[in-house]
Amino acid sequence: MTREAVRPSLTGGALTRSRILDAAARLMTSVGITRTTTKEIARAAGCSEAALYKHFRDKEEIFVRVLHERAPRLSDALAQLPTRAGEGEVAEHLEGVARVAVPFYRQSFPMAASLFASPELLAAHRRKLDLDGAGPHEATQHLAAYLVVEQRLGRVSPHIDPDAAASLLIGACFHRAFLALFYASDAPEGVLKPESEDDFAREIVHTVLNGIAGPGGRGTEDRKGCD
Amino acid sequence: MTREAVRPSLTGGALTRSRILDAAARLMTSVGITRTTTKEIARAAGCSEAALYKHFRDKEEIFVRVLHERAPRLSDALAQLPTRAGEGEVAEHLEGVARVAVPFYRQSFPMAASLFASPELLAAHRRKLDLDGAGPHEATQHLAAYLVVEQRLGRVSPHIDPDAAASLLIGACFHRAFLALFYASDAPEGVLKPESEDDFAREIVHTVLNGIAGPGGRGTEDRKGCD
DNA sequence: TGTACATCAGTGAACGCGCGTTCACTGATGTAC
DNA sequence: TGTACATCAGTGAACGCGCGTTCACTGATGTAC
Repeated sequence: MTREAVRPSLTGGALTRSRILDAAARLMTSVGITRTTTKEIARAAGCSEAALYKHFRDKEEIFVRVLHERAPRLSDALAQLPTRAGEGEVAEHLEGVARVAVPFYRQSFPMAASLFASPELLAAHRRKLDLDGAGPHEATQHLAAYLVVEQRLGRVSPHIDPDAAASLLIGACFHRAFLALFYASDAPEGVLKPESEDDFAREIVHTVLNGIAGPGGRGTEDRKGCD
Repeated sequence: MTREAVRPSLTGGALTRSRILDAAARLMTSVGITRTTTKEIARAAGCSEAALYKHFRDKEEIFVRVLHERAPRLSDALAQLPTRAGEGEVAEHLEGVARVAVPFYRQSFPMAASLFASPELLAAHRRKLDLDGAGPHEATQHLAAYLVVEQRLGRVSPHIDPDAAASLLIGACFHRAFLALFYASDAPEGVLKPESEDDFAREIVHTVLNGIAGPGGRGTEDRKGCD
């Protein structure tokens, strides 16, 4: 969470408020929402517990604000993707998506998991997201929108459903992030098959581009001659 | 959770123990681990709080046993998949996987999320899983093993990585289950694109089989003439 | 068969701790005249 | 410029509630002789 770096523009009270949110976000992702108590938040933020209540109505509002103001956004990076259609190679754009998505999901998964630990928090967060039409579906939608444009340009097969292709790619990244977190550092060998994120990105993109149906799939060794 | 149905073979104490685990599992998936208190577990199980401690050392052991004895298993269904290679159509097998995997993940996601709410629970659960080599990676591995056999039979392209293909399919199911839970009943329109699970299964399998690279992809309208 | 004792699932009531929250207060900064 | 007051971020200490856990006990079942 690089955002907790210096915020020189914040004065007095706003700075403490910001430190509280940073501390809460850090605790939620590291020790889980169960262990994220007011005492721990205050300690990590370097203020008294009472100070929390100068800036937030109650503990739940802290969590809601963390989710709203500190949860990383993937869609910001993907929103501009459709405008890049036609440039370079399709494969390169898709690999770029995978390389951004996996770390993103790895980072936000614990916070998302916290949502399911208390349904009223999930409801509150969803209400906030609904207001500006945001949410975890955006990533897939932006990617699908990009594929639609590439379809029009004839660089992507007209026979496939862009939503399905986007689901496959985003889903694989989401799932990989989950596995990486679940097994933390000590994964049994062979669990995260391509160990490098770059190899993972290349392989899933290659597979989704060329399809697995046999025999004699069009898969070329260099993924450049697809068109 | 159909397993909480009558267990006529259980006598006396074992029956109460079983009801405690059922109650805890139901609460964990419905109201989240935060709200799953000893009082609520006892109430739902129809016994006193003190009775919990006749069967379990402490509350955490209840959670650990729930995860171990009540968490649904996907790999049981997928383990036999490799032996079915060569029968019927590849597409039908893959669609079957998707139709099983999505409800499975929808059911187990809240319980998995509970794990991330308290890291010591995650650690305890992983230790248990490691003993018999189980874990969430099994699904992908079984599916990949199946694809390897089909590759040998020439019914799947030799140019693709079975692990990548399995990641794509399982990941898409995993992600879809997450979205379905996140948006509960009231999803914004167009978020869960194919609303029916069958359509979803068909579309992702069609896409992963034929690939999205254009132009003039080999995608046929009926996915039977692939070989 | 009857009696004395052991075992054990289960209970109601209590305990103490840690949690979220509130209270009365302080000290710094701003502002009116 | 000095004085009196208002505002407000922040504090230390306390409060009360709900949680997980333990206690002394009960009543049913099993068993030895």
